[in-house]
Amino acid sequence: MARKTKADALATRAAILDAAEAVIEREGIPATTLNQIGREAGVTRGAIYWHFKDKEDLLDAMVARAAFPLDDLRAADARAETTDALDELRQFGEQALIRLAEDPHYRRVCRILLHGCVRLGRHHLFIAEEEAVKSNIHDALVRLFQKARDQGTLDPAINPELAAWSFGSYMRGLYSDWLLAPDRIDLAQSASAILGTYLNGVRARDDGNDAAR
Amino acid sequence: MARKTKADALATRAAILDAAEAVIEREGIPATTLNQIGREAGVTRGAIYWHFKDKEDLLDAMVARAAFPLDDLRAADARAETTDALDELRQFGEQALIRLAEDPHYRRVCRILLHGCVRLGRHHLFIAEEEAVKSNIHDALVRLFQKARDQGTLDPAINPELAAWSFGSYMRGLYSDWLLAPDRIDLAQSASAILGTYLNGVRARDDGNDAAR
DNA sequence: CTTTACATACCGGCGTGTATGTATATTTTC
DNA sequence: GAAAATATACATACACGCCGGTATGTAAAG
Repeated sequence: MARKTKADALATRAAILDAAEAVIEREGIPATTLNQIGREAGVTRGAIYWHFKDKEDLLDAMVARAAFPLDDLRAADARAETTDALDELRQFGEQALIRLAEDPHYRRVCRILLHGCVRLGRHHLFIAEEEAVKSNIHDALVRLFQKARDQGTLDPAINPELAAWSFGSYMRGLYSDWLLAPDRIDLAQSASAILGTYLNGVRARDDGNDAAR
Repeated sequence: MARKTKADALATRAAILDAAEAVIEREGIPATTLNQIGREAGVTRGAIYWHFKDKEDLLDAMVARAAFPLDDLRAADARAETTDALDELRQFGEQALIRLAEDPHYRRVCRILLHGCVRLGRHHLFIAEEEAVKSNIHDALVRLFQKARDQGTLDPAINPELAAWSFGSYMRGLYSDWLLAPDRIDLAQSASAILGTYLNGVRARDDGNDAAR
């Protein structure tokens, strides 16, 4: 072939990124070759090198396309000014798990970031990006747990900072574990129960004498 | 050099395995070359190919050296015949986290298995092994939660099977998350609180009328 | 003298990056 | 508005290095 129209070129670029996702999901980043990506996308390495500086640049663009539900979390935090913070947290967590179960694109990117050898070797470019996202998530979680404490729904024995870390790890573990064996559990259906058991543990126990307030 | 004594040879073998751990921890499995391992171990690839059939064989031997605390979990399950199952679970979890924080060897292997691209590409050999361990862990957890249910300490609304899965994911998330940023939290010190918040959520609430039994 | 425990040398393959070819879209010129 | 010039969007070909595997050398242990 030869030169395509501008729209065609953009489609090619997107196809390359899609192919990269698919191949990397199977093989992991270090084992993925530009040949495989090209074959999957139906182009040669020439096309890849035209659209991207090098392999690193391609990976960077691929990760950049992934949108994490950070906005949802922030929205939940904002709503929690007037609503039950722990309830917002449960709803957010449920939504995240359901999205993982039902959005194949999101699932692929999560698999790559969790099991794709992202932070080994010298892939410093997007680990900085992901680190920032993680840090933002943690901050939002801390704020939510602080609101819960102020609302009196958080068990006073629990440190909001630690709770945020623990909750984040719980979600990461659920993501990671489920992605290894997606068929073992109907995640969308169990999401509510899974989140519930955890949040039960951090919620203050109203031992009768709390109804007065 | 030339031929060493039998003990020397064993030491060389161990050095190669140690080096493999160290390099793979940094680079991940697919990006690790036998040259790097040899350099790290102070030998050439010749030595590696003498002790191991090929790369896969070396990796297999490396993973085989790692002992997972499956026995501890089974012991906890056995003790739970006469003790509080949820308490056994908490103690086991704490021990596991503390070991992760304090045993560098265990830490390395966990990092490799969690972030080393183990199950991508064609490393079928030891994913079978790890799959079996995981399955055993899950079974032991289910038994423990069932005991807790029988003992009346488990919230009756919670399904033991789901709880086992959820608890396993929680631990995996804690491992995975902490290994990414070990300095952010003093794991050994927080272990108790971290486990406590979770197990609080699954424990039956004795709303007064449970003291009779 | 044979076996062991490696080191060294060699080979085929593959992957990255780059240089070059080329047909077409787009722009420029008249 | 058609032809010429040029930039675009790739495909093809090439150079280079490195990696895994194997074949061979070799000095000391047994």
